[in-house]
Amino acid sequence: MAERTQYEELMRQFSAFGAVRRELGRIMPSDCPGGSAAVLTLLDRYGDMRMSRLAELLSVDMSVTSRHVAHVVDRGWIERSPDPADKRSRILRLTPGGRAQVAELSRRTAQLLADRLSDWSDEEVGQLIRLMARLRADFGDCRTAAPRHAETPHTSHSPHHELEHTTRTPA
Amino acid sequence: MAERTQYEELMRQFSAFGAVRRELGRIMPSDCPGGSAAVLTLLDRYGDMRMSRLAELLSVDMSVTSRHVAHVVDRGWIERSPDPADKRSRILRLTPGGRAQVAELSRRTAQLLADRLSDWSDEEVGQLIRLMARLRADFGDCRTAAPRHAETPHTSHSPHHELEHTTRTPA
DNA sequence: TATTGTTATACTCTATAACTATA
DNA sequence: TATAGTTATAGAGTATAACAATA
Repeated sequence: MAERTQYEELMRQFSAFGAVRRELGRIMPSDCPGGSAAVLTLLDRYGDMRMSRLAELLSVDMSVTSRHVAHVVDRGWIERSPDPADKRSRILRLTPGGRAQVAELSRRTAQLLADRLSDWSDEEVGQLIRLMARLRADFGDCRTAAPRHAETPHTSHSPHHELEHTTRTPA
Repeated sequence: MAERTQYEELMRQFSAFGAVRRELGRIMPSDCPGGSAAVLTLLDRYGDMRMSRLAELLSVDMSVTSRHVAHVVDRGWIERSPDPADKRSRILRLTPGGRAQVAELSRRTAQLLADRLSDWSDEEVGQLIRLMARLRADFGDCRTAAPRHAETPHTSHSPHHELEHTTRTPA
C-alpha cells in the first residue's frame, strides 16, 4: 500500500502516457488505425476466435469490436466464417494479407521503440512489461490467459478475473 | 537495447493499458472529462501559465488545448486574464472552485488506485512511476521540467527536448 | 512576416440502446 | 427468455487548416 501523493504522481504518469500512445499511432499505416491494429495483433497472438472473445480481449463493448472488425474485413485482412456449432456466432481468422499486415505493424513499432528506448537495458524493458502486465491484471483485465503460442510464461500468481467483464451493453 | 520480441510484448502492454485509462475515466465527474481534468491538474502543479505552455505540457496541439480550456472556463474552474506583456496571450489561473475540483479529482483517483493496487508495495508503485516517467522523457515529453512545488527531484540526467515539440499546426 | 490563440471540419475511439437472428 | 452480433446515435479526444489580432 502506497501513499496518496504517490497515487497522484502515478495518475500524472498515466495522463502523460497519452503522448507516447499518440506518437506510436502516428507511425501506423493510414488505413490501419489503432483499433484495426489491435484486432490483428490479438488474432495473431491468440488464434481464431469469436467476436465475444475478441471483445473480451480488447476490453471494449462488442459494438465497438464489431466496428473494428468490419473495417479490418473490408481491407481483406481477416475473414468471418459462420460457426457450425452456433449459427449466431462467427469465427474470425487472419488471412495471409492480414498476417503480412501484422508483420508490417510489428516492424514499425519495433523500429520506433528501438530508437526511443535505445538506452534501456533488456532488464529495464522487461521490468516495465511486468509492471504494466500486473497493473492491467489488477484492473480486471483478461489478457493474462495463456496465449496460443505460450510465449509468455504466466505462472499462476495472477487470477484471471475473466467473469468480471461484461463485453455487453446492459441494454 | 532489447530484443524485438520484447518490443512487441511492450507494445501489447501499451495497447492493453487503454482498459486502465478507461476505467479511471469512468470514475470522473460527468462534467469533468479527461481533457478538463488534465488542464486543472497541470495548472495546479505548475502554476499560472499561458496557452502555449499548457499545450506543451499536454503534448497536444494548441487548438485542442483551446477547446479544453474553454470547457473548463465555462465551468468557472479557471480564468483567462490578458497578459500585460503580450496582448496576444492570455494567462490561465485556477479559481477557488477549480482548486476544489482538483481536490475532488485527486480524491477519486487515489481511492480507485488504492483499491486496485492494494497489494502493491510503495517501492513497486515508485518503480512504475520512474519507468513511465523515463518512458515519456525518451519520447520527447517536456514535463520533466521542474514543477512549481518541486515535489519530484529531477536530477539532471534527462535532457528536456523542449524544442522538439510543435504545439502548433504547420499551417 | 511571424506568433498567439480561436474556430471549423474531419477522423478515431468508445458507450448506450435498439434491433435481428438464433439458442 | 437469453445470447451473439450489428447498426444508429452521441460524446470525447485529436489533428489540420483557415482565420483574427498582435509582435
